Amino acid sequence: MDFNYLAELLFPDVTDTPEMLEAKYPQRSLPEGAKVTRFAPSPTGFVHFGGLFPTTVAERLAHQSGGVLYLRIEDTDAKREVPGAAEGLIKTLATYGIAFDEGAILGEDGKICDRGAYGPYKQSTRGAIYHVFAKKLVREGRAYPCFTTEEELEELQQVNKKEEIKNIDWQAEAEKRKAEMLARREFTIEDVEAHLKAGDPFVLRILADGDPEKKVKFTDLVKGNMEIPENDEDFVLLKSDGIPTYHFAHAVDDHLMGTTHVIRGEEWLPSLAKHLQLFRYLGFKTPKYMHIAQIMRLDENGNKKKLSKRDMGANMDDYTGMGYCPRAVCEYVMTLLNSNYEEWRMQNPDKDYKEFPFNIKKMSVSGCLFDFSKLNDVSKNVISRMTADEVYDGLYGWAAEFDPEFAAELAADPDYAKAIVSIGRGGKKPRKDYGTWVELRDYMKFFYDKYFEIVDAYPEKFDGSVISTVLTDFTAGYNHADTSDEWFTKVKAIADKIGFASDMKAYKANPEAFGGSVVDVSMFIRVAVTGKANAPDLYTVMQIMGQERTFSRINAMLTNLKG
RNA sequence: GGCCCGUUGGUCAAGCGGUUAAGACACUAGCCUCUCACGCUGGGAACAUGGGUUCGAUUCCCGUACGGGUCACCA
Repeated sequence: MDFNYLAELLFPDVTDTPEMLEAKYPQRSLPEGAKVTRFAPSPTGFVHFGGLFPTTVAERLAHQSGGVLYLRIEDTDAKREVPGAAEGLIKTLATYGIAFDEGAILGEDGKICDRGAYGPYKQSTRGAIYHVFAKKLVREGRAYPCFTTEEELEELQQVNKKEEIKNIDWQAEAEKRKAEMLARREFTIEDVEAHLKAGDPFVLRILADGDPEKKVKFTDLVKGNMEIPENDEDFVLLKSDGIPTYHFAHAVDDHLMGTTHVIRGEEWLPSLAKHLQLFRYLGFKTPKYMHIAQIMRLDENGNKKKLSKRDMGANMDDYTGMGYCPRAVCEYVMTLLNSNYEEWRMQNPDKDYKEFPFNIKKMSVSGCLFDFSKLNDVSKNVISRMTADEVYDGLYGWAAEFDPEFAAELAADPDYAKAIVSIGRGGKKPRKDYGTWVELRDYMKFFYDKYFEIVDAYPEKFDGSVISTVLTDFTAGYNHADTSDEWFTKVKAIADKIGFASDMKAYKANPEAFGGSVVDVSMFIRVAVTGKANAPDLYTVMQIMGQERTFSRINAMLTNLKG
């Protein structure tokens, strides 16, 4: 067969050559060892936790090595495209520390535009480029047109992906497909001319030369050495609309754009043989590959499942609503990504996580379960290391969007809020009371009269009159200028007066001798002032609240007890 | 079902032929303490399984089981 003629028949308008493209997109001049990585999403939705994962690796690897991180939009499937998704992707990625040097970026007007010399970066606008290489493959007899329609294919295959595929006869199916494939390869130039004349659409298929009995040796930077069967499937290169499939676009783009490291989820491993074959056909140097293990979740039966977009914690945009600060999420991602990250963090509590020497060798080969309690712990640590101002800003930012009423309370007196948030902050052993802004809001609510309520009741064993006595005595002796010690001395004096132990050691030695202890006395006051049996240091709380608010609450409790 | 990847405590994981098998989270006991939180000291809890190789296997090889992924004109 005259492949040159076939190529002209199929792509009469393509006049550029691969050489011209190679010249247009020359090799990048980058320092030794610099890595070029990319994030290549299809704009079909939000950023997924499982997507942030490899992207963080790409970002670290590129920027740590003085390389380039770029964004390429893989919008080759118009049917699935969601308007505005690409813009959203860029924005949420930015909040999680992923800044692109090149590629599709958000312009001043909020619209996607290109930056960089290796564009365009939207695959839908790169049709002409793919066709140049498609023509080359046809000319070399490594790709051929297939006029079988999608409908015909579906009928033949009988495998409806939407339905339960449990009961199909895989062996028969495989044989049938093999036969089909061979049949597709049998055509003449005349057939093609006739179809073309009739205006029939076609897809371009690769002419696979692999033998699945033979294995290709391959080294994945994460998974290590492996052997995969050669590809013998004539997969589609160009869809009938002339747009490439992922496989073809991947090979052409990553080559032309100079990607050195392809970082993607391990679900791509099964199609790796196709990609290797394609790079070989095209005469491209294969990039290094890193296939990253999946993030899992536990299903109802206790089995691990790939974290999918419906799952709790999957959508990165949800984390803001849940009150997590992006830094905490990044920290958590890093702990999952590099097993020595936590150790480094303990030794370098104040450094930016981007100073951590990210190491491919420290990446996990197996998938891990998404763990909210670990995220929470990480988040508590992150927040505990913030300054009061940072905490306030984070909280306010969250509240402004998700709890405007609370935001208004905060804004009415920022200094008050900052004082609250300062409790136990700073020093070697800061408190870790909250891991999210939601938790912080609930934690500090009692400071605000608007939200104040008595949550914990007094134990029944204590008589109301005893409590009343304590409260009245307390207010009677209260001096807002007292030091913490002076304050507590007075509390202990009240305990002694009513026959409660002020010395805890004495109380523990002989509890029967007392009606209670200073613990109980404090609790009487604490519940009245905070509404809760558990709260941060009472003296500090009162100092922040001020005498007026403290007294009004105690007095309210007093009248309550009488009634 | 074919192919590919994986399997160390409940979770994340160190380990690279000889270890009392780290550490973190969670759980838990106690200490500290006016409660809580922090912190400190402890505790329970693991190498999926059967064969090899070896003086010796969690570590190397093969099988089995289990889990995951994938088998599109989706990425």
